[in-house]
Amino acid sequence: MHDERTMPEDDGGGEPQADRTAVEDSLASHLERQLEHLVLSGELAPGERLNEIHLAARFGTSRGPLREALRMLHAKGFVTTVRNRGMYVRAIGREEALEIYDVRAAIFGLAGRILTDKVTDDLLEHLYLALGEMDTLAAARDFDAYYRANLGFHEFLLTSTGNSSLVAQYHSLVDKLHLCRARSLVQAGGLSVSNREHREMVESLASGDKFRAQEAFFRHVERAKMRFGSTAG
Amino acid sequence: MHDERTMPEDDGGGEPQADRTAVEDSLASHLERQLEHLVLSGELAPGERLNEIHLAARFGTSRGPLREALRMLHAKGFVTTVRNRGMYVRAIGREEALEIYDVRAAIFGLAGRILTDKVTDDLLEHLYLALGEMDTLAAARDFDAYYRANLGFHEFLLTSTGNSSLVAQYHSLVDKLHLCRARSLVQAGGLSVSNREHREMVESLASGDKFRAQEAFFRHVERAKMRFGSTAG
DNA sequence: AGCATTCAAAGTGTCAACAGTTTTTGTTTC
DNA sequence: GAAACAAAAACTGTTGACACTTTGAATGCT
Repeated sequence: MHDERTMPEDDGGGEPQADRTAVEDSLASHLERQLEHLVLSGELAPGERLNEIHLAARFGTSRGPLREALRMLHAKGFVTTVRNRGMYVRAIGREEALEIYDVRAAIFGLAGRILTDKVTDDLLEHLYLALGEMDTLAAARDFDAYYRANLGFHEFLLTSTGNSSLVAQYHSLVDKLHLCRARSLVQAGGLSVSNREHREMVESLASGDKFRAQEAFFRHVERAKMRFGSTAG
Repeated sequence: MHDERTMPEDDGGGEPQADRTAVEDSLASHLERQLEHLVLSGELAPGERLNEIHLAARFGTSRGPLREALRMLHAKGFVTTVRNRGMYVRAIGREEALEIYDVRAAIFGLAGRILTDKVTDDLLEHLYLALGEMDTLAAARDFDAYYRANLGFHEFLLTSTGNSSLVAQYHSLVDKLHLCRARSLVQAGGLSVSNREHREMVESLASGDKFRAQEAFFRHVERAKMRFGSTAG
């Protein structure tokens, strides 16, 4: 019964246990990641009730570690708790989503501000290259590839700040926005529009004006907020 | 044995169970608050090992709820975990503290930016009143009262934005800074200095220039960061 | 039929015990 | 005396069981 953890019974097409080859991590942490993925992917929808017994059975564990995992998600703000009634996937409303967009904008703006003092030729070259690629993808209407490139572009900017707290906070906020039922896949809407904003961001970095950069980065997120607000209004 | 929760045995001068008259909350949540308080007050020092058995005995509960509480603190970033070895109070280093100051500055700057569009006569009057009080307290060298007034001043500014996500994020960051061993009680250092910065913040709000306000708020935290960095360097 | 009541089923909250790992202690050997 | 090894103590990881609460359905009454 213990060995089921490394080699769980596959009871006729079940899909628990993603890639648990290395048992370096505690079961609770593993479950947390699994659940977080299910929540963020929408497989567990916002507002949905989280039944401990069912989930424990689904992952082939007991309720103890599962509850610990749920507590972690609770602390992260992904689920809400009602005493003696259970936990529910957090459902973020329109107003709160707009609030989060603002905080995210501020943090992204900080990224721009920090980057201004860290700009190198290599960095700029990398960024201009990425802009070119994204233009190409946008022209080819390859939404999926553009989406990935866009993600990588932002990720590169964030990590280049060297501020890991900033990166973590930013990701946390982006994740929270996934808990909004009425979230719009905004990328499909403004494609080359978005890339024009990207270019303005890079150019403001190149200019060396940290206020301009901060504002460009800030507004990039604010415009995403407005696109969200108009579609989900 | 269940009743020990509402009426725990006081085994000769122990000090568990703060104010658990209303059992509205789950034991785990209650423990989390207790532990968080112990951590932030420094009674459980950064780096200290957290023994589940001892802690459970101290609070008069079993390890289950205690572990859930610790998991919440883990998710919040207050403790670190080493598999099969236990959990430790997170110890934040100088570099990470400086990073956090930057993020905090960005969020506080956002508060200033938002407030600019929400300024009313009542709000300004309240702020100028608070400035006057703090000047008085600073002149009287009443550090303790100034500290409290300062806290209330910032709290009022934050909540006046109406953005509860912003407030939550800000508090989370302030709390994390308490996990830095070498944190300086910076308030004692610059007293009227600090209040001069406060006045600049309020005046920038009154001016209606949101960029100026954002920058004033931002720099207020950045200067706190610099005071921290110079004393803890 | 409609509404209140009762009772069982389902689910969460908590605990005590067991399994496996890490740390400490005690002993032996050189 | 110091290093290597072995046994045990301490602790974490996980589980199954029990207590209490909520939910929902069946029953009885008007």
